[in-house]
Amino acid sequence: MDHNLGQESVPADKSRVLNVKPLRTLVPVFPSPSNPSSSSNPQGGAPFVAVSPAGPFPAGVAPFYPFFVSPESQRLSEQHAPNPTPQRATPISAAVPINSFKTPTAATNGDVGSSRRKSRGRRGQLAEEEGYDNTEVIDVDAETEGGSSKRKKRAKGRRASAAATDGSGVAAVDVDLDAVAHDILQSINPMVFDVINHPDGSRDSVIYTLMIYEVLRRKLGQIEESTKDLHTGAKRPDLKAGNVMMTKGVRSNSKKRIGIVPGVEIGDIFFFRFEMCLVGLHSPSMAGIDYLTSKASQEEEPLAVSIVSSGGYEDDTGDGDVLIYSGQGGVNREKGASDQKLERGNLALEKSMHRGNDVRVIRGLKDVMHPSGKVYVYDGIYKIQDSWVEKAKSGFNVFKYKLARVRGQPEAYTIWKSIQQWTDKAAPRTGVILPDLTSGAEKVPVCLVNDVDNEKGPAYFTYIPTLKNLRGVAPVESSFGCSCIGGCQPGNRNCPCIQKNGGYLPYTAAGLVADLKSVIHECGPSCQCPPTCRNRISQAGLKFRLEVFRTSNKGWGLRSWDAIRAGTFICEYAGEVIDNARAEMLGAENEDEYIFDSTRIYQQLEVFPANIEAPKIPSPLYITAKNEGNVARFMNHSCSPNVLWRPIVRENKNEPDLHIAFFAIRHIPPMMELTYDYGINLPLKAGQRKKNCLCGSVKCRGYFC
DNA sequence: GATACTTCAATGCG
DNA sequence: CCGCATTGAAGTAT
Repeated sequence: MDHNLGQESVPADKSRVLNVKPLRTLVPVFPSPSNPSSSSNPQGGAPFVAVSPAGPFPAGVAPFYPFFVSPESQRLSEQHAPNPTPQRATPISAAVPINSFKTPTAATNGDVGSSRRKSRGRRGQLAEEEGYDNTEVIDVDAETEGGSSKRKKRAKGRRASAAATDGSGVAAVDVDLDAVAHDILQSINPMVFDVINHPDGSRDSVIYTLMIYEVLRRKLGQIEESTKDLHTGAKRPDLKAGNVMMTKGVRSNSKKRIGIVPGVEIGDIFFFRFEMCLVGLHSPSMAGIDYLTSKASQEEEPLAVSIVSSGGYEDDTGDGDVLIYSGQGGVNREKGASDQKLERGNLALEKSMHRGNDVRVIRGLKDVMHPSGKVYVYDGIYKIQDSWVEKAKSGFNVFKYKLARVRGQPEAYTIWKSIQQWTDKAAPRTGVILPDLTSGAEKVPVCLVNDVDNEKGPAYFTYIPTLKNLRGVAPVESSFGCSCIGGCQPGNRNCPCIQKNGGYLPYTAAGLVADLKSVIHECGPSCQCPPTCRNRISQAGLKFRLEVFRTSNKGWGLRSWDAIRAGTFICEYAGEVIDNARAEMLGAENEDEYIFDSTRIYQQLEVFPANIEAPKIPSPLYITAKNEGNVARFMNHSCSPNVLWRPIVRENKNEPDLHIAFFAIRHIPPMMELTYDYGINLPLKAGQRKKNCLCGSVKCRGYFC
């Protein structure tokens, strides 16, 4: 019956289409071990507990993100937490059997390879015991160990071959991208797979999944662009990385579900469709409507679960709480335009409207920092209020669906709209104390804002955009730089700067760090390449419209009006370089809150054990930003940071040229506070006090130094 | 189960 | 800067 309906062209008589069975009890359409009734959910949505331990958020307050939950962190916070934050039940422990989260014992230190193998075996066993779908168990060797169902993709053979383009007679180099991907997956902390490999996602699993995807994507892109030759056509590292993740099962929430997706928070942003696919937010790789088929939903009707509105059709984005969404179809690349039909996604939306189902909405926007790309904003749960058919500009029938945002959810898309208004001067930014605290020292203004209390501003300091007084730093190896007149080009094996970075440019074409290795070698004063060279990213100054703002309990903090992609350079740590003795003295007396100390111990990037230790810096570096500094001096500490630092060495003949650069660890939505891990100074210096940490993260160590 | 089809991508070129 | 062709991969439909 439905089948027949689906075959019809757009009916003039809509009542026929809408002849839907009466609303029945909403049976969960996804497997859930518990809580089969959704009646307790005030929003009438899926019977999943709210994901965020901190929620619900009051209107107008952006959710606080870094709620990592992992066995490891649980343990840590239980042991240390001197300023106990209220212990909240985590969604994980509530939703799944405890024994599925046995903490890996041998896995966290020592030989990565052997612990991996052990861990993998244990996981396979675990999966059987728990009755999990074994195909979801992450096994990085899945392909090579011979899954016959994978042969189709395998046969394509991802291989980038590099001919010697520089005439130096170097033989062609073959790089097997699958092998590269495999190596990267092998280098991941096995604990991470234990978190990811679970039917229900968590904040951790989502963040880990996205982090791994980014590393894969950037690395594959870096290799491919440096080995370009016979390869024609579009390079799509986003698809390659995504496909690897899919085939290896490195993904979260692989079971499609209606309503909230555990671990994905409203306001989360994405830069590729595949990212949303991998975390279970929106599974089609291209299509705009995601839906459960009648078979999958165990119902007689398909039901919509999520939509992406990003300009592919003539949508009306409404006032921020309403969206007029166009149905799919009616466009065929060969046959041209036609009437849309009530089938597939359109049918699912129609049914969902009558059921009153939750529909997730993702809004795609042009990324102002990279106009060629898009940014996708997860805007939470909407309900379909109305549907109709209208004539599009093409003259053919198009389905339209009116969706209204469910009230009481954290702000997401409306933040973007507000910022746009500030940009257009259509509305003023409230609470501005200073329009530009850099006094023009940066290319973009950095405003000082307080809409929290009566503080008029931070203590006086002089704004300087970069490091000064480099005495105190031991000279680094002298270097004569490169002679890449038009800028260093990927694949140029003769460029000494590229050689110092292991044969690749350290930055992608989009300007992201391709790799999280410990030291980045940039071109410098002794290079002949222009300032626009891709290997001078940290020298271009601020790009983001940052603001220094008053936090509720941590003094002043730093955040950005612009979304920041994972891997993007944000700023350096400017200030005055001091020697160890002076740093010790100032630090010991807790006189200087603005010391950067490269020797502190950091817990960086637990996903990649090789990068956990502090970066290998050529020589210790101590910077004070108390009297002179830049925006970095306002970045607060967090035990679950969204920013990290890396040392950068710039090619310079005689002078030391070492800088501290901050990069985004993950995508950071606008107006979210930027934080990094200050690290721990051990042993404590005489007289030095630990400072209570107020980061609020589940992984909070309780203090920093 | 294999295969075809659909699809609000993402790139790079002109 | 934008229009266009090109290449693509998951999931659904057949």
